[in-house]
Amino acid sequence: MSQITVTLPDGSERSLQEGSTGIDLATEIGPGLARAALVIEENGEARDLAAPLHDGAKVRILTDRDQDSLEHIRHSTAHVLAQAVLQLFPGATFAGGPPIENGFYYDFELPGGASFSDEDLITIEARMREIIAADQPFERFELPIDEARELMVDHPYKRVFMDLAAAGDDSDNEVGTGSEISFYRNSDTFVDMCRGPHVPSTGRLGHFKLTRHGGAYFRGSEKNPMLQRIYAVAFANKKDLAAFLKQQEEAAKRDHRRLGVELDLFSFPEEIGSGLAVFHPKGGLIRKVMEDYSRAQHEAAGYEFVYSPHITKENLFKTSGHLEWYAEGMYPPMELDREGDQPGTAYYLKPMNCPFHILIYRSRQRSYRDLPLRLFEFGTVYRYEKSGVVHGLTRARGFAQDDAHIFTTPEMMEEEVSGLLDFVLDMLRDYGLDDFYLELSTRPEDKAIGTEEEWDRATEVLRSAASSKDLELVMDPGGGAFYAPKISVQARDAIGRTWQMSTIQVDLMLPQRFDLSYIGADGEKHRPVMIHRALFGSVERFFAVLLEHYAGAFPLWLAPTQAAILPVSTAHDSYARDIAARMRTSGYRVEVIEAAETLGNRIRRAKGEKLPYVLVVGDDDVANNTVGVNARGNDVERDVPLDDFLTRFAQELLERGS
RNA sequence: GCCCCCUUAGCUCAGUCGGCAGAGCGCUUCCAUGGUAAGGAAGAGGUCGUCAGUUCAAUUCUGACAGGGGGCUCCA
Repeated sequence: MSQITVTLPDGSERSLQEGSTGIDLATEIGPGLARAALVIEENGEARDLAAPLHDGAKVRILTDRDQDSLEHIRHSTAHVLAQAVLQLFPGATFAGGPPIENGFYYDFELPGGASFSDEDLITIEARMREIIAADQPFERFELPIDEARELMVDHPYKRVFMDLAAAGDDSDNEVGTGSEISFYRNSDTFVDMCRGPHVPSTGRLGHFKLTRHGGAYFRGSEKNPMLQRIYAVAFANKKDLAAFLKQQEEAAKRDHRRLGVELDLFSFPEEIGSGLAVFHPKGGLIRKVMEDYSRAQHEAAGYEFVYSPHITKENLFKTSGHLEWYAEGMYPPMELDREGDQPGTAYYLKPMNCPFHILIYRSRQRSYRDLPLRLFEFGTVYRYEKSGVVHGLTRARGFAQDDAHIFTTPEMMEEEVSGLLDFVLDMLRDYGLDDFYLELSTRPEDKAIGTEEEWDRATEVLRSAASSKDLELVMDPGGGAFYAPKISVQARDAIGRTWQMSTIQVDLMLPQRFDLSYIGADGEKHRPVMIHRALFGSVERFFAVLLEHYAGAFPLWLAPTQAAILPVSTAHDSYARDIAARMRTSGYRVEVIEAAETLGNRIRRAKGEKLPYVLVVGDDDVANNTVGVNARGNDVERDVPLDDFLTRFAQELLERGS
């Protein structure tokens, strides 16, 4: 019998009998590896351990220690989920179940249009553990498509995947595009169509948890039937699973909706309506500091401040194209001045500020000497978000954008965009975010005005500016607005989640629709380019991101109350009030919590509010003009001279540090 | 908008297999004047999200609506 040779990752070669498999190779290298092996990579492509190896292949055996094994562990666990559901719910059918970040999901359709309950997840998970305990092997086999259709006769969604694959569309990643359809058999009763590979047997799995269930459209389209999806997380070992669950708990504690209530920052009164927030004094103070700093920075960067109304006659949004392309995101119109049968005038709440700023531009003849003209406004916009998507401050129906529109010549636009990106990133860093990547969103296929050529030109400007920064650039095909492509800045927060923050759009369309012009050095009329940009994105969303990023413990410059002064007893009240008065004259935000309760209790409450500084003053302090300093996250210091503390306080404010 | 779930005191949550409700925290008052994360006592506070229906009787069962949560789609 002839031999084959394979190359291991360290460059060494192994000779094996022809027909040898990954598991044969692992066994030959060592029994420990054979026990730990999950899948094998052959020339970079993952395959089953039971598959025969090819001569000359570069191979790599993946164990549970390899990050690359995770998707196979997750994908294999998804099959166990499918098996459990099909067994527990007779008549159920299944669609797709891919691995995703941290886990996997699987889509089902239950008989009679039923859905899963929370209790079902417990039952299903228990059955999954039985399947895992049974250590069923994953056995691959392949069938021609007509036999495959026969095998999946009860599972119409699987047949849709086959048809798509047969037509060359494997966007769902369910089956390969070869002439045969591959399957995996787990027991006499369960077979799933799948491209594989899988771990050798179900006994290799087990560190998973079913997390949620919910509806999901088949293949992600609203036009398709809604299936029932179960989500799960899965890891290679117990420790990773526990760490992930712990991190979820931490994220839940930071949830801005929860902190908003606990810290008395904002609320969503039912009386006002879904997605419409009010900011309470403490939240309002934070927001004001955020906005004040933003204004100061914009002023320094050459922006001018404008204001515009919340509503407008419909014509403005007809000209801009919003009514044609964005109407479903807008509140319905209100009709004014109706007389008898004569229709009145329709007014709309604005979903964007750009048309208003355009009118400011157009209010007079512009010269190239005026450009770039940078108009800035904290403009409140209203968008009629679908009821299912409203989510705290991050997805509201009314919110303020720190919106600016820069009108510039085509020649200057590239430089303007590049400078803008620096401005944006610097400012985000000032607010405490420093881990970014960029995303470039291109022309939406069937929801865009203008020609492809113009889009290409605008997109190229963004691309070149983005790639000149030393940041990762991710493509988002078709994700642009109807009038322009955009760069968005994605920021990672303190616990690694990413948020879409700033957006920058290069717009060649609206200047045309509004027939904007400027007089060039040649005395002729030219068309300006418009750059739309919002740095916070929405003030509300940015507020929420900072709140979660800092877990409510805002840095000194943003904290609504910067220090609480606690007299040990009533005898020290006036000393405490004197310090407070002195600090207030410097503009510091200070409160005195008098000795109506025990000191321990007052400290506890101040700590609960996550105040940066708690100052305790007693007999010694009154005698020596000192304070006891209990700084957030630090040990208690006694007998700190007041002037020293104030110097330190001022310094920390200046550094805007956290 | 679609699928599922939830809504009881300011907050977090018990509870009533249909007979008009409880706790902890918070709040108010009194006592305690306490040097770094809960001192004690008393008190106030709820037509059980809203509107219908079934019933002798609904906070409890049914439906609609509103608000919220988790998904899908969409998005700043």
